[in-house]
Amino acid sequence: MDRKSQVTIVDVARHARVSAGTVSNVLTGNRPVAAPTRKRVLRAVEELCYRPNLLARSLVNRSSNTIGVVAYGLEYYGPSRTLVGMEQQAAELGYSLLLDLLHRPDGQDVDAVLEGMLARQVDGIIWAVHEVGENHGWITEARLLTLPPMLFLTMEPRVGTTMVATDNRAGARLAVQHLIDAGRRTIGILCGPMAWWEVRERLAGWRGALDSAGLEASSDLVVEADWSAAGGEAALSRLLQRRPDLDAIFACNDPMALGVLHGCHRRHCLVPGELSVVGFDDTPESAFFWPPLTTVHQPLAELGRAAVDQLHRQIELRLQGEEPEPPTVQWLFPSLRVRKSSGAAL
Amino acid sequence: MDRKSQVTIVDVARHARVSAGTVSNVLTGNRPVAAPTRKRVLRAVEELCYRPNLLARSLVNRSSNTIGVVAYGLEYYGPSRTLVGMEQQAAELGYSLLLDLLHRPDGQDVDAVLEGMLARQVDGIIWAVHEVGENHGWITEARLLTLPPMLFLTMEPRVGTTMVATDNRAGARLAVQHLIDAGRRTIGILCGPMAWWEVRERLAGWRGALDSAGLEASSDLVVEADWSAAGGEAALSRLLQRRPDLDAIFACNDPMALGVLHGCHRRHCLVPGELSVVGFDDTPESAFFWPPLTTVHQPLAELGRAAVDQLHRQIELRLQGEEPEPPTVQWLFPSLRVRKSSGAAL
DNA sequence: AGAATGGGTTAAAACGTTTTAATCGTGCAT
DNA sequence: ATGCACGATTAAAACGTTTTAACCCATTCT
Repeated sequence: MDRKSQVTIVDVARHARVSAGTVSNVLTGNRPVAAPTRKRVLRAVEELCYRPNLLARSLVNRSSNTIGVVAYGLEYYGPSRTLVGMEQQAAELGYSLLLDLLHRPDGQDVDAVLEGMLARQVDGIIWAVHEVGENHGWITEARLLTLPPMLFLTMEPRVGTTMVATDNRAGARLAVQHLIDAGRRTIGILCGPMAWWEVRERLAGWRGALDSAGLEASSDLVVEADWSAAGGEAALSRLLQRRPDLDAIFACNDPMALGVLHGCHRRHCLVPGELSVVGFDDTPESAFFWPPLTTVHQPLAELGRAAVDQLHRQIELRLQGEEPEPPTVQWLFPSLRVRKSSGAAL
Repeated sequence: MDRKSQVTIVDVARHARVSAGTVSNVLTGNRPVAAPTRKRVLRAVEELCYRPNLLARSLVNRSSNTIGVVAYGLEYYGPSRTLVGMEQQAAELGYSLLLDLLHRPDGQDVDAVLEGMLARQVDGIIWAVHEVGENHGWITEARLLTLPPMLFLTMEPRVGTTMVATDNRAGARLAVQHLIDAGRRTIGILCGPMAWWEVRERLAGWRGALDSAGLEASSDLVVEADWSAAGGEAALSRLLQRRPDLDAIFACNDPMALGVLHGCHRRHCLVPGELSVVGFDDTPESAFFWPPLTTVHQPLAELGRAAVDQLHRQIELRLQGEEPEPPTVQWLFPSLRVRKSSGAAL
């Protein structure tokens, strides 16, 4: 029963009194077929409930219409949002997504993951793992030659790779400039782990804005935490101890900003009266923190869509045997959502 | 170049002076092969960097080692967490995940999605779409017979289907009982959209706890919102207008609970002094709301892992041609995280 | 009339595996 | 010696597609 259940293209062919090749042609549209026979074939397909086996098709086509996605931290807001964007665009373009997660950003398992994707004949791979420490060390031009088209998300641009990322530096500048404009003068930054490239970028944006304004950007004002609200609150304590004159703080993500708000409530420090707070990410909840959080918005779904778009272009090119277009870097721009916590007029 | 790049099993065979079948045998371990030849084969594999083509293998095996996941709302906390759990367990068991998202819970596109998964020859499907309205109407015993093993998440148990879900009713009871124990007497519930099965379950739990305690559970105390913080805040207004005597509220998710907290701040209503608040989900940030939110914790990663475990069992059984085990329903149990917002002693 | 064109169709050869059935030695019991 | 079981190996047949090259049969062009 189970053996028989699969109805194949030759069943359809027989039923329509036609060859398998012809059925293929009407289904794929690869070659013209006369109207009456097409009609016969289509009816046979209908009657037998035929559904082409994509594995077999991929085998001969050498193309699986599948994109491999290697991600990390899918349980967090940014990555999951981005994945949704990828899936939408992929669906639109007729690709399926094969998902693999790294369980730590500093994965030793990248080789195994890549092997798996290759074995499954994905047409291309989106590497959606944040750059932290040396975890992108495996990316060399030589290695890339052995791989299908790759697209990288959110890493330090490297020669020979194409990537899509939001401009973290610009985002941080936006946030800090906003604080400056609101009259703040002693502006601290609450970083995520410095091993993360994005953190260093945001730090650079913070410094850039302060430098341009002639304000202090000493390491005194920099404090590091682990992305969590708890870490953020603890870091706030350290920072205030060092600099009681602090009048604003830019946190590198919303949870840490929430930790700051929490700490402020605890010590009865008024936000934004005594301390302005700005976050990064614009999680949906941030508008309902108390006070509502001013934060930097990233176009995450866009990011995902852009990623599969780019990759798709590369795949098409390779499929047609043409020269790949030169690696590109595409930057998406963040924007600022101004709310109460920064003490600016709304 | 690209054409030649794929090194096949017969290349290995030739290089090891052996037949393709033998190479297959040493690689899959399906049949014994003498030690010396095995050694030769393995060296050839090594030297040629051979990597078996899983598509071809799947074609003949009639099994792709792939699980299809159909999900909705991946951008929210619950679903993404659950997906992470699925991926972990799947990786452990040697399965890959093929991901498809519905863009609306009341999908008309279920047929297309199922077709796609079938065409790609997945070994089984996890249906991770919340039950809302009639969107599960397509599930009939007849239809299921035409499909590979299926596992459903979070829906009203149906005859003939196996599913895994958290016991929402129990979770709600936990929350409400806690409020009762803390001395509250007029306990409202802030529901998500009533079309959702989970919401109706939580509502039933709320009612059950109140009934057992002999407290009022009138529809006066029930208010509905759209899962969002904004909706939660608006619903709070409606509820307080109806019942100024309200002294506690159970919100069906954390964002709505956050909306309640926000509304309370706005109207200078003290939490938990005048109003106790409990949420549902235990999002990581909820511990840093102000005040920290008492909330119901669901074992989401567990849920995902249990789902692929169950499905895996079904797949194995069908593969061995045995009778499928009778459909089962597996309940996971939530627990309460007590924090300040409920006004209980910590 | 014969050659050339060209659209429609097909049989057969891929694609890269696994599995089946047959083959081949080799040692063991008869 | 003959026959037999047995373990290791192999050639060939799947698996379900697409594509190539050949074929047919009408037209159309010299």
